[in-house]
Amino acid sequence: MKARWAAFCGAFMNEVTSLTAVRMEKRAALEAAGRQPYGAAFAVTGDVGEVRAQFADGVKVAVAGRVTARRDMGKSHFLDVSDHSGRMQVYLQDKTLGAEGVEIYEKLDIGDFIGVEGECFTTKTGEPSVRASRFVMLSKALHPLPEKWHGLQDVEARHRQRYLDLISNDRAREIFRQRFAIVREIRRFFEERGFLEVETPMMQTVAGGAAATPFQTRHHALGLDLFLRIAPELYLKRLLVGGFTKVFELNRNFRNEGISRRHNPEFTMLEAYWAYADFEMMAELVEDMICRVAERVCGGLRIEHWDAEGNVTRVIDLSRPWRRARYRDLVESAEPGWFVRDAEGRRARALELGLDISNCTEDYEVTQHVFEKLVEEKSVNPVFVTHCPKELIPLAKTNPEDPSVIDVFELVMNGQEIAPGYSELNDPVVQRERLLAQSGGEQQKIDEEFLQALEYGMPPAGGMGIGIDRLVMLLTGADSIREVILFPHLKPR
RNA sequence: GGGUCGGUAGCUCAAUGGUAGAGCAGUGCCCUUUUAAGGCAUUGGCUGUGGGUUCGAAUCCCACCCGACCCA
Repeated sequence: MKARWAAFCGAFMNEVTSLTAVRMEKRAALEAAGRQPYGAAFAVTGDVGEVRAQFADGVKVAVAGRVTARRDMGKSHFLDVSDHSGRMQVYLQDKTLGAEGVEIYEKLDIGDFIGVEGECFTTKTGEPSVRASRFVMLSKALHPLPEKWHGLQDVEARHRQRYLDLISNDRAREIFRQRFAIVREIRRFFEERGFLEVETPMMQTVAGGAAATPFQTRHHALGLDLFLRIAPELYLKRLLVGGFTKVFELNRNFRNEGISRRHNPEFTMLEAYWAYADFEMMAELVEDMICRVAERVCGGLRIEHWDAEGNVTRVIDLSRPWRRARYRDLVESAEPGWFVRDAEGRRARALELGLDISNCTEDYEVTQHVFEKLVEEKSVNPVFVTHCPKELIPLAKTNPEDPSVIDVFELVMNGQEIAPGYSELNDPVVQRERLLAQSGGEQQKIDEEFLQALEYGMPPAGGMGIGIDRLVMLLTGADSIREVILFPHLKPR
């Protein structure tokens, strides 16, 4: 029997088990009885959650969804019908189904999509239910669903077959619902403040605007090598040159680097530029934006992270105003005496602290390691780090009072850098020098057309960027970037 | 790349050298207001792959594959 079905089903299914074979037989039986196992349009009153919200005894409704549980009691039957918005109990009786209906019902499995028409009523245990006067098969599932109580646990399967994760794990559904609510609120926020959402090239001849390895691709007709963008920055600035005063872009960037808990090769970035503003104004803007998103999507400014056992593991307090502190002061208070030492002394101390500085050639890189390990990773509540050393950031203005630092903020919270904001460099001569220095003299890595644009004059402007995936992790308590990306990158099977 | 842990039925998990199990799902029967419905019966396994040790290996050893977590 199993071998027969394996031969018959092999072309259609990834996996043939006795369970799928049983479902294939039911599918065939439905067809033989003149019933479509895969139905057409079905007029519903609304999503399951909407029907539930409008529930009132005696009201006629039509509801559709996936059968996620089944409780048969002799000649009466209870089904749970579910979609993204919730669950609705459906009640069927053999006497209303009729002999033919009972035969169809017997071919029903957990996982199938059905449509139901009927009247709302409340059972004696108080469960809102639909007494079905009619039900139709809308889609026959050939594979069983994951276990109903524990859901799908296997991490790889949850990401590779995200649909199963969404069906069976409430937590996954909730994280993605929140993610897309966060994105929607960010767009509203910027639009209300007069920012124009724009789209700039994903494929670029020079991948600029950040220090990262790009993905390479090829335009055959033009015989041209192209790179997937690592940042939209240099194009957004061209728009400031072109006269736009407030622009933002919320879309994908690509970086050809390792994959980790915090890194996916493609990730969603928000960048915004505001003519005639500076980094202080951008800090205000970021603070406004994140607080508003938290209040509307997370129910307040206190963000709790939970472990699998339901214990609170971290509380992030977004209460305003957010702390502002100088880079140098933060390093000094985390490691007193740091700047009293000379460069040699700092290297020695870094090794004592157990830091791996083997790749650090410059003194400021050693300090940056201390900053990352002793300040950034320990900062839970938001802090705007200002007066950062100019070596770290080539695209921002030098501070007018202290030429060793630049006019930027790095927003740090949840133990990581969440958002940088700059007073954007608009002097084309200085910009060229900085880009040359950053590229190590490799002329082909410099976006000449960007520099040309700057030479026509870019207004002074504030700019900022936020990694949306990390922001969502912070706001939802997800501990891996793969929990907040629907289809994270995985090795092909 | 290094370290740690893991891979057993469709799913969630047991089984510490002696016949590979449970719950869910499935199949059959009973049951007309159930809530992880219940009762009785029952199907389902190349224990990731390949070697080795042993009278005997899911279990111990080696190599490899796949995955998770931590580190770089």
